[in-house]
Amino acid sequence: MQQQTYLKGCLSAIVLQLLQENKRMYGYEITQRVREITAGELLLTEGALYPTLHKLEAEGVLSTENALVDGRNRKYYKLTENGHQQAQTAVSELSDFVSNLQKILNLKPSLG
Amino acid sequence: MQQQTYLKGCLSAIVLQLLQENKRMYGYEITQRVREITAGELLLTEGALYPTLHKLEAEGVLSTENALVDGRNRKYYKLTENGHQQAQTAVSELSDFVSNLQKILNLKPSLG
DNA sequence: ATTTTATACCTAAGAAAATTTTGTATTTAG
DNA sequence: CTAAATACAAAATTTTCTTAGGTATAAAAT
Repeated sequence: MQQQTYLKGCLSAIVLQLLQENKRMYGYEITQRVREITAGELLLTEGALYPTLHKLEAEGVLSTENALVDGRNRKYYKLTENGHQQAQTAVSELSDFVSNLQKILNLKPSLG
Repeated sequence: MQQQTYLKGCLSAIVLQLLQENKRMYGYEITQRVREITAGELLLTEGALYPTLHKLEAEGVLSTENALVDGRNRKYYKLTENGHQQAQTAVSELSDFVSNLQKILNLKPSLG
C-alpha cells in the first residue's frame, strides 16, 4: 500500500482547493503543484486527473480556456461562479474528513 | 458530496489503526467506535466493512474468534503477528497522507 | 402482547473513481 | 539524434464503496 491508495475520493476536492488559491491552472501544472507541496510524496497521475477535470467541467464547476504557450497547447481550468460555491463545500468537507481522520489516528490506547 | 466520499481507500487503514489500539474488536463494534470518535460524522457501512475484514483475514493480516455474548454471536478480529507489521506500515502511510492533505489544504498539523 | 429499535452478522449487484496502458505532439537538454 | 520534460487525452481494467437486501436475537417502547 502506498499513499496514493488513500487519494481515492479526494482528487476532486484537491483540484478545487488548488483552483480556489489560483485563478487558473492547467492540468500538468496541477500535477506539479501537488508534487511540490508534498515534496514528491503525493503524485497525481494524469490518467486520474484529466478525467476528473473533464467531469468537473461537464458539471459546470470548471470552465476552460485554451492558450498556446511556447508552441505547446495549454488548457486552463478555472472555477465558474457556481463552482466557487461547490469548491468551498468540497474543501470544507475534506477538512472535516481530515479532522476526523486525525481523531482516529490520535486515539490513546484503550484498555481492552 | 459527503465526507463518506473521501473514505475510499482509507477503510483498511482505519480498521488496522483501531486494532492496533484494541486487542480485539468485532465488526459492529468497529462501526460504533468510528461513529463515537467522529461524533457521528463518519459512518462505516457494513457493506463496506465486512468485505474489508474478510479480505484482511484472507490476507493473513487478521485472525478471528467467535463468541456467544448475551445470546448473540460475535466474531472478534485481531491482528496476527504478521498483521502488526502491516498495520504499522498502513497507519504510518495514512498519517503521511493526512499530513500531505493538510499541506494542500493549508491546515496546521495538529500533531506531528 | 406486539412492534420497534438496537445488536450482530453477511452477500450481491451495481456504480463510482482511480490506475494502467497507450497514444499524440512539441520543446529542450545531452 | 535521442531522451527527457512538457502537455493533453481515451480505453480497458481494477479497486472500492454504496445500495439494497437477507438472517437472527435481545431489549425497550407502546
